Amino acid sequence: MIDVRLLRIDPDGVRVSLARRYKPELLEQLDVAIALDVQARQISTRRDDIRAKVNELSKAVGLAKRSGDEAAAEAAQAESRELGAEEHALGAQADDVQNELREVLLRIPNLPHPDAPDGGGDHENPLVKGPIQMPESFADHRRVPHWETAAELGILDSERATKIAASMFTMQRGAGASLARALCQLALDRNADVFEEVRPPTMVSTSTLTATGHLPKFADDAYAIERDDLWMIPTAEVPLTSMYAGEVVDESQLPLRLMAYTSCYRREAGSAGRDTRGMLRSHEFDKVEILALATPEQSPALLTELVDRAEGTIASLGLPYRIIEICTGDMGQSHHRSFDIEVYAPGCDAWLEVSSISWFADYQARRADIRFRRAGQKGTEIAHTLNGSALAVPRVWAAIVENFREPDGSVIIPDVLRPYMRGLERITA
RNA sequence: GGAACGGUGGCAGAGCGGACAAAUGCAGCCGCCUUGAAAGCGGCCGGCUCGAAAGGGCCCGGGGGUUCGAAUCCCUCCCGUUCCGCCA
Repeated sequence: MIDVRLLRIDPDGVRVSLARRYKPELLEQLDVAIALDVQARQISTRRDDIRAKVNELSKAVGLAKRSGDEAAAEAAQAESRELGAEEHALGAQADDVQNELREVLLRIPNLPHPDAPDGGGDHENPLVKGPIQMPESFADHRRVPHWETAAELGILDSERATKIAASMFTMQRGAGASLARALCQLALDRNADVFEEVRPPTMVSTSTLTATGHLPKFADDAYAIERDDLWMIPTAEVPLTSMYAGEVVDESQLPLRLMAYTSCYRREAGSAGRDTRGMLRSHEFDKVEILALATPEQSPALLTELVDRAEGTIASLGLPYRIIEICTGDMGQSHHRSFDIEVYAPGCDAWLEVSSISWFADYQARRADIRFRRAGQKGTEIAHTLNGSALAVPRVWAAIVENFREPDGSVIIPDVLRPYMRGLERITA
């Protein structure tokens, strides 16, 4: 959520900033929010005045009764009773307007960082690094889609996954399953030096899914367990961000670095029929997420740190990759600034997004009510959150199968993964 | 799922219709003492919100109600602990 106070202090600044997202309807919503805020304050000021009077009268009743002046007490009671009705009505009105304002505010996206590149869509995302480890050319034996190679090697069984669950679910078998797990262990081990490993719930409450910005606007993208009022997480970002919801942490504890290996569940509501083959898009996949809770001052360096961490893992696998920055028109709702790491998959001839690293400023923390206290200072401040995928399994899995395919159809396992795969060097049929 | 007891400030914990933003202790901050520290002593010490300020309002798990007045009484939901049941 953006800060309502910003709407009052600098509405034009907010307008200009939001305009960079290239969604004209946002500016209309903004005007609605500003109007509601004015209205809400007017009503609650009036209600507060009446309440003050009621409080005063109530005190007078107490005093009068104690001094035995029944007549005065009754007069004050009568007056207070009348005011009470008015206060009640105004209170209800104020609540309504405030709820309405909150509903609108929850759907207004974050303001882009001034340095975030301007652009109307993903075609305008600038390249900031790479390609790295990109060969001059790819031999024909590497131009085979991973689902074909995987079928020959018997390491992917999408038919049975569909039978067991539904379409767009995948199942890895044998060395394919080991490879998926090895990738997670690699990512965890590479970040365990400073990130605390967490095994969070993968089903969360409505308020938890709201804190990260996934609700209310993107309810269709998440799996709901309506009977128990729970949601399946689309990413470990969701539970990790809310770990400190409603808490005030000490500045000395920041930055807090957390990581988690979880399954992620996505309905992929808008993508039916897209990427139905192989491992490019799936309703359930594994991912290692890294996340930081920080002060505003710490945030920029942490953003770089998270990008470096994600990049380092991809580089260690020897995959060709590049880094792009997400432009204002393509950024997610909660994002303040955002980078993607893409791996090249020669078989599909596509750049696959394998990691997304984002800085949310105080947008999520305000929703989650995560604050910190500066040493020796009064009051609290909203914290900053940042997170990124340390490694998302399916697309990296696919990229490995395509990039490291040998002429004989086998797949070479990257060195760094072998210790996690019982020393396996090559997947053969 | 059933029963009992609970949910109060950063933490612990009193209060159970009016003078309560809330005792007390711990932690924290400032000062005195001290070569320095500890102990001791004195003082300060919750959050949110409206307002230029003065000042006002809200917050004792959430919501609703009773009352002139609710942390305190009633209803309801949520969460926790213990016991029983069930279960990996």
